[in-house]
Amino acid sequence: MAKSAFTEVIIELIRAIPPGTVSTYGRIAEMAGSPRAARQVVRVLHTYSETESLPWHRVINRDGKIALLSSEQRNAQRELLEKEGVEFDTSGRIDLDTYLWQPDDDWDLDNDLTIDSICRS
DNA sequence: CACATGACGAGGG
DNA sequence: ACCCTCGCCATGT
Repeated sequence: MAKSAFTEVIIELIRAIPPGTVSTYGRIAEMAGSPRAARQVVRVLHTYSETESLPWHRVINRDGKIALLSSEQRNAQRELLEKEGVEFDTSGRIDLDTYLWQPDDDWDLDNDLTIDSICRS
């Protein structure tokens, strides 16, 4: 099936999260233009993490916690983040004030998409 | 068209 | 801060 524009935008936003930073499901949904569609971000991660090589580990929940279900997966995600320099507190939380991705003022999704499509062609 | 899905989020106790 | 309930919504079937 063809990906919807909405799905494409979510994919690009996840791709844009720089190493060593994180974002949240709700934040990505908001940036994609649908503030209450956090669960769609979950769906995209489920569906495209592998096929689109997404940095899935950089997406956490609004509490700054890893949201995966199994402990094996949680450990894997934590290791990937720690490898990028992201720190966890004693209760396994990430300080969002420190690590939440804050796009630069000149960061622009359309421009990013353009650059990406140029590289792809 | 009806219904299920889901790594969520806000709010209240 | 933790726990629970309920609302959410693009997609797939």
